[in-house]
Amino acid sequence: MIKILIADDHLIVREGIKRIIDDSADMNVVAEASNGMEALELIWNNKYDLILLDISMPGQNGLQTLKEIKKHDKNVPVLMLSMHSEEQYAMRAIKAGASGYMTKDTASSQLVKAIRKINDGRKYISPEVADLLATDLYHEQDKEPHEYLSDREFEVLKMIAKGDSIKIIAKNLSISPKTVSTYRSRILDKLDLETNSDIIHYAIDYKLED
Amino acid sequence: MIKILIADDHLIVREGIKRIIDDSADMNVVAEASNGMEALELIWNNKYDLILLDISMPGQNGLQTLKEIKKHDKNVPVLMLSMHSEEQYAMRAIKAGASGYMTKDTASSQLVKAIRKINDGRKYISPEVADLLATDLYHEQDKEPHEYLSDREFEVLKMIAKGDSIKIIAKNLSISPKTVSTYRSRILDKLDLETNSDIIHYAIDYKLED
DNA sequence: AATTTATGTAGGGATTACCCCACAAAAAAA
DNA sequence: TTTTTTTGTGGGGTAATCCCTACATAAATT
Repeated sequence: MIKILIADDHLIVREGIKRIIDDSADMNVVAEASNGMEALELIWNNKYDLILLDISMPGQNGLQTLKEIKKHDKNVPVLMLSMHSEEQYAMRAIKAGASGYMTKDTASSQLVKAIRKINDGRKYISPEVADLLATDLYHEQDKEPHEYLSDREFEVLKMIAKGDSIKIIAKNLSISPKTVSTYRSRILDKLDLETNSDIIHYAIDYKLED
Repeated sequence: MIKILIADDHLIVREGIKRIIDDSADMNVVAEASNGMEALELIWNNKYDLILLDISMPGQNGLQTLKEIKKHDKNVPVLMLSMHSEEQYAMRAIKAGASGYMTKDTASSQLVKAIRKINDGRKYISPEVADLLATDLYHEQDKEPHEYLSDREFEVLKMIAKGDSIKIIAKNLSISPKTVSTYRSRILDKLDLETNSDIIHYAIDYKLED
């Protein structure tokens, strides 16, 4: 009998998962937590075979909770659940030692299968996540991504973040808009971003705006 | 017997709700939809006593769906469900004719009670939402700029902030890119902004991103 | 009830931005 | 010191975006 702890802030989600799991004879939900702290306390004082952990809980960060769990017990398998397919989190979760990553719209049968597999000491990695893992390993670095930008590229990055159009930037730097477009493409490429919105968020996150 | 339709894109959530409801002798989940369009089709062809509608679904979002439902049948009671306590949406949902608004972390007993109350033709307004309604009425004067946006405009605001292109937004809302452009212009106008970058910064400042 | 304003929708036409490609000079790696 | 990569620069063509205008319906004012 696989003894499972569910940690999710939404009662209805817990309820749903619980009943799905309890329909399988070989596993059982033996404890529930509605936030990360609660989950940790339960784990410190009890022994579970597997933890189902929601990645986005209030008090923020299922990831943080995951790390704490792993600090306490390196070996307990954790299956992360997320509401949407937040790819960045999938990556980080796996790196932090999660045994698997599922979105909540996967079929119940999949959930049960994943649990069995993980309980056998294996990992449940969906093709999507596997793909992410591969591309990420390729990009291990110590420097911040934007440190790899050339001077011109960096200038353009800041101007885009400020909301300047390609045309305005070109005028300010006295170069062709075509050139600015090229810089933009290279920025997107180097920082692994896709849209101007991403650039703006990046600039804000890294406090790059003057 | 209260015949209920559930519309929610997450299978696990549907499963959870279904089992909670089916545990009550006087109500039954008789149909499920995993998106707004599906829900609408079911409603056009069948008769339900009550609709449980998730506010954030891919494609036609919950609010839009709510309005369509109300256009088809002014009297069918709709209880909106949301994952987080997205206050802006609570307000808009009630104004658009929802009979109630619950977050998914309310207790199962509350859900059942709300359903019964709504089925009696009354409204289920949680204290939190009541509070919002009240403050909304009192503070009609010092509203945030984005409170003056129409529903559609607000949707577009968030999508632009998220980095979606005009074209993508158009596709997601199933309207012409021209229309989206118009919304964008009106957003810029109402919020006194000039660029998409401004919109993104606005959304961040006012914590409008999900 | 009559009138004004807001909202949801889109077309036309001009403007821009985007993507792929190119190329020389500089810098880095072999 | 060759060879390769990065950087600064931009052209061509196409697809996307922007701005202005329009219109029917819904909502709010008078």
